[in-house]
Amino acid sequence: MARLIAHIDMDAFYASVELLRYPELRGRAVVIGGGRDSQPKKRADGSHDFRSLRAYVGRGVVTTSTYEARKLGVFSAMGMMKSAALAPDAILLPVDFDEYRKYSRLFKAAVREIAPVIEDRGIDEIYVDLSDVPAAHDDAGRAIGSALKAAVRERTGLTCSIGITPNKLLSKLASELDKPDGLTLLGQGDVPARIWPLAARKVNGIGPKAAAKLSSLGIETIGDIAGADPAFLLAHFGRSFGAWLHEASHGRDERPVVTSSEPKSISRETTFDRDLHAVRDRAELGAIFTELCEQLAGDLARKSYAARTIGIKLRFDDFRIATRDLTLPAHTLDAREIRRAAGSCLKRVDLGRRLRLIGVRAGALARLADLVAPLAPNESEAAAAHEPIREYSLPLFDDAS
DNA sequence: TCTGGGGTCCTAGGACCC
DNA sequence: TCTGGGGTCCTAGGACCC
Repeated sequence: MARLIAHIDMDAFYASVELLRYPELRGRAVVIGGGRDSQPKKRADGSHDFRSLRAYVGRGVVTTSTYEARKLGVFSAMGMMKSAALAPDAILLPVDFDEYRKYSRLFKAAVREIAPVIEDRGIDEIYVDLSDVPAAHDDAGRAIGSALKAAVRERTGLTCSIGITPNKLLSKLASELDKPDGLTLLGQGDVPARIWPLAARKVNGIGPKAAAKLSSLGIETIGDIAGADPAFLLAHFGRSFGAWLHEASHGRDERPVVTSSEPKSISRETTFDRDLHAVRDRAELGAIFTELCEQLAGDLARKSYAARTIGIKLRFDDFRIATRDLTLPAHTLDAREIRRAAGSCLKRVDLGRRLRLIGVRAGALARLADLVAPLAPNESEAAAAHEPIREYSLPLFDDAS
């Protein structure tokens, strides 16, 4: 039986959740992003005193904007200062991830009751394998799509856009064709008419670099890729990516819907209000660095993981990025040990330029439950009879050094 | 008035072992 | 004396996604 896959994408998710909280903003240009001080003040009469974008100062970017703000040219990932120039009267709201996570759980639970095979793709989108949902085939895909939309709307008050096709690649493209509040069904036969006219950049996996290179070769649309000689694609993009471009342009994709996965890394990073210098701003930098390590240790503990690789990330004032990492003899979730490892990574970087961002990453993760604390010598022999075991070091809270 | 934070995956070279 | 492959781990960078 052919597969049937849905891609469900919540419409302007963060902004839409905020509109549930502030319905008086419906129909207005609203931008989510920036720092905590964009919290609206509550007036004595119960109404809210919203901040406008024009008052924003800082280095933040737009996380989401309402469709009204998008009409003014304000999109996700745009610098807030630039957005303020385009839409000074837009309302600015701070991000509230806890609230978005709550609605994320609600919408996923609503979908799960209809179709349980779900792949998480972040807070606001999922893939759903409908292949084994009763009556999903036989042209009933549209009915199931409508049922999914109705369920999401009932549980959250929010709209979503859905694409239903034979695979993830096509469904992702299809869900965008009729946004917002859309439902688009496509078969393989629809690829030439509906997919080929789209810009190559629309394909999940073709980013700004690949799109620019394609364009320089005279390839602008997905149809252009499909029309290109596979040997030409292989010659310019390598064996793996070239072959994938060819397959993708014909709407072919066999990737399964993956219902569970373990995290590979956990990280914390921060961009400074102003660029910092390793020598001149040493104290400030050191304090931030240590705090990031402590936050990372807290994240590991809260999620019950330990890491064997500790890495750092630096972004310089010219936007160049440097990374260094260090693999330890044993897993750890101890803040001071993480700080030590990160510090030794830092020593291997040329710190001549000023820094814009610093980050700390924990990789080579293992679940705490799969590890065991270091054993005292007299216990080692007894333990040797059991499963081979990896060690980790426990957090130490006994002194403040 | 440039450009956040949290992730995944891929490539590629060198070390080291068999 | 010269010359092999293959496999895994570690590290650095980069593209891409939400």
